[in-house]
Amino acid sequence: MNIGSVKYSDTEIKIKDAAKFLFLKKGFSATTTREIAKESNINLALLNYYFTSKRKLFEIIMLETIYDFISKMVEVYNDEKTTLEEKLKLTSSKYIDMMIAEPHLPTFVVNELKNNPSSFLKILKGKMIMESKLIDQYNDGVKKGIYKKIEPIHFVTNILSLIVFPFISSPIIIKMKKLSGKEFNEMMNERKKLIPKWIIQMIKK
Amino acid sequence: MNIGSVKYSDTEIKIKDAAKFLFLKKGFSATTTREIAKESNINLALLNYYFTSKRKLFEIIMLETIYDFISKMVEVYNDEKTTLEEKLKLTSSKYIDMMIAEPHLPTFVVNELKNNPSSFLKILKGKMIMESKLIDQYNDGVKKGIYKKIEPIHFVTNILSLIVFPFISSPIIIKMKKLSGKEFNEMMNERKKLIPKWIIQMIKK
DNA sequence: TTTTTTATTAATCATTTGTTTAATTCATAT
DNA sequence: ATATGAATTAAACAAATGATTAATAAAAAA
Repeated sequence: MNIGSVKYSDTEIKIKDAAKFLFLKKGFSATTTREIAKESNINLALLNYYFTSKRKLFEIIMLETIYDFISKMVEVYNDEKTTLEEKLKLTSSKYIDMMIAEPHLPTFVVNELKNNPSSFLKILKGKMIMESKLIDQYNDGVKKGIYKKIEPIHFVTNILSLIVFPFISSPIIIKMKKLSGKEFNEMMNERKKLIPKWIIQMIKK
Repeated sequence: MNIGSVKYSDTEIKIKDAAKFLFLKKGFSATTTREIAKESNINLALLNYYFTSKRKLFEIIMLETIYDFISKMVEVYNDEKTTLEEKLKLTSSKYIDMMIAEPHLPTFVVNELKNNPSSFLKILKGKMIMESKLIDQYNDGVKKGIYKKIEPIHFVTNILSLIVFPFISSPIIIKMKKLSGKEFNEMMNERKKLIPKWIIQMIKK
């Protein structure tokens, strides 16, 4: 989705789609401008005509992609109407669906955040996770004596770890258990229900 | 460490060390042969003289690195003398130390496994995780009614997720909590003790 | 010491790659 | 219909890059 309200022409969209596909799959350095041109059926020069440089094009795609990725989490975590347990279920479900649809997404995000953490900072500004409703609800649970007291950052880290890491390490899992791609996805779908339970068990007294 | 018993000359070691440093940090495509030559203080031509090509050099380093990474897990998981809980503590401790020392390691491993899963297959052969002592001990616990019955693959996946993912996503965590690098490492050190507890809570009835 | 093999170097090659140019086509407004 | 600006194209450029060559230095063998 666009950040701000930039409107792109058909050609620009073709270029962006092809570039996103290739950047997610192979990363910045391994993707060539000629590949992008071929994949999007446009003339090579149009890439620079519309986006100035490969690097600029990459940054637009990276920002949009990471924005989507983070937003999905922030929206759920700040919902006033849902309980903590519902938030866990929603996050698991949404993220697992998203990553089944786009398996290269999580690896791309973590790679690019590692190379370019500053642009991520801008995005996250105002989109606080550590001051979200989820954290409030967890802290309330601690006060009421329902939940164990651990640093909220560990709590958030654990949720993300259990949801995202299996996709990043899918080749390891597939090899260990000799799974097909389909079976791997089934396993991930199982986790939608399991992860919220595990998280609750981890924090419950 | 070497796979098999290949002995390398001083020059070869200098090249390999520099190449490993750069490949871990920047990946294959973003690293140039001239950078490797400069970093290791050798003449550019020596890279091809000793290792034939950049790709060949990369594959040697990738195999050795992944071998080390997997071995560390397999050794602990197959130890006959330790209990399940001790295995959890040992794995957490060893891996967290390893990744504090080499922060680029986990991202490199997951990236390269994604790009090149076949060479990983050779390494893992005979180094079974799903038939390890750890899994036996977990299954025993299930039979005795101490542990909940879940697919062992979820059990193993969760351990790895909680240990490794925080390092892969360190920029996110650092930004969310406004941590310094030192504070991040302290947080990871805390997890050495916490992760085994969390895992036990997740499986205990 | 002399010869032969191995290691190292500077220079060069052939491609690839990001980007630009100048010409041409297309669409739109006058 | 004509003029103007935007969109598209083929060709070319310049720099970077992986790899090789041919000459030299160093080490080992004779």
